[in-house]
Amino acid sequence: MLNKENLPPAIFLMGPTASGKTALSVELAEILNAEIISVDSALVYKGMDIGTAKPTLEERKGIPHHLIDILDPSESYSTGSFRKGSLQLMQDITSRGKVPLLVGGTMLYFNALFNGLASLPEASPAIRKKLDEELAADGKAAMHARLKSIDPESAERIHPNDPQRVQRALEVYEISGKPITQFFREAEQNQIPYHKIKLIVAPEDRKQLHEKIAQRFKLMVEQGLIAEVDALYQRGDLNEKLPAIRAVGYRQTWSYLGGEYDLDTMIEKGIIATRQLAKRQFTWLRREEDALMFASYQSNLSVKVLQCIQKSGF
RNA sequence: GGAGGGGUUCCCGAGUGGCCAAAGGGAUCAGACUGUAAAUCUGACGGCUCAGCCUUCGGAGGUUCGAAUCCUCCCCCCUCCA
Repeated sequence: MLNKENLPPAIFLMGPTASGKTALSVELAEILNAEIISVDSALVYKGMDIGTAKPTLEERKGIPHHLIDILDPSESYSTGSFRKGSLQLMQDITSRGKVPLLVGGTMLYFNALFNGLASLPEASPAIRKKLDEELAADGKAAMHARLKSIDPESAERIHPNDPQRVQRALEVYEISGKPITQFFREAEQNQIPYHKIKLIVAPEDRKQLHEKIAQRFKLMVEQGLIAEVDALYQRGDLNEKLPAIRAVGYRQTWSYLGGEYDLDTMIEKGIIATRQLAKRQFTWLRREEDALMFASYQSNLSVKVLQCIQKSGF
C-alpha cells in the first residue's frame, strides 16, 4: 500500500457553471506552479468559444491549458478518452516537476478519475444508428424489454424512458456479447496514484448564481454567440444531434437559427438550460465528501484557497 | 355609451354542478448517473399535527345536500361598434 505522503499532489477544482472556476484556477496555477487540465465536455471543441465561456489566451495568462480545442464539433468525445488523456497529462505534468490542476464542471469526468471506469467497449456509431432506427420503429418499451431479456439487472436499474442508457447497455452487449452489468462486476476500484486535493467553489446563494447565469448568457449573446453558432450552422455538415451542438446555449441558438423561435425565447431558454445544468452539477457536488468548500465571488478567494491547500498538507 | 370575449394554483393553460387541490405544459426543488454527461432520465410540486383536515379558481353575496363550474351586483383586462 502506498503512503499518501509519497504520492505527487494533484488538485481538483470543481464547481457549477458560472461559479468563477476559471479565474480562480489561473490564480492558483500561477502560485502553485501548476498546469491546468480542463475537465469539461464542451471546452474540447474548436470554434466553440463564446458559448462555452472558454478562457481566452489573455485570461490564461501563459498558464498551459490542456484538453481544450482538441476536437472538431463534428466529433464525439467520451468519458473514456477524457480519463485516458487526463491521466497521461497528469503524468507528464508531474514528471516536469509541476502540479496538475484539474478544473471544470463535468462531474462524470471527475468521477471517472476518482472512482475508475469499467473496461467497457467504446461507442460504435454503426450500432447506435441501428439502435436509433429500432427505437424509432419499435418504441421505448420494446427496447427496454429487449434489455430485460439479455440483462435483467440493467433493465431493473435503467428506466424504460431513458433511451440513452437503454441504448448504451444494448450497444455494449451487441459489441461484446456480454451484459454491461458483468463489466461493472469485473471492474476494479482503481485509485489514481496521486495525493488528491479536492476543492469546490460554489455560490452559497442559488439566487445569486441564477442572476450570474442570466447576466453571463446575455453577455455571450452581445459578444457574438449567434455569429459563432451560425458559423457552425453554415458549415452544413453539423446537426442538432451531435454532442457539440447539444451543448447548453448552442442547442438553443441552433433552434433559433432554424426559425423555431425568436431571439427573446432563445435567450430565455438558454438561461433556463444553464440553470438546469448548474442544478445537476450541484447534485454531484453534494456527494463529494472529502472536498474543501469555498463560496464563489468573494474577495481574496485565491488567498483563502491557498491557505487551506497548505493546511491540508500540500 | 353599446356588443362580445375573458379573469383558474409561480407562469401558460384545460376544466362548465359532485369522480377537482383542480388535466397538460413550463419554471422551480430533490434525486439518479460508468465511453453521448453542457447529455439522458426519475420524483416532488397549496398548507398541515398528512390513509385525515384546512385554505385556493378576480371580489362580495345567493341558489343547492354539494359550486372553479349556476344566479346577482361590483372590480379589472381584451376585441369590435359609437
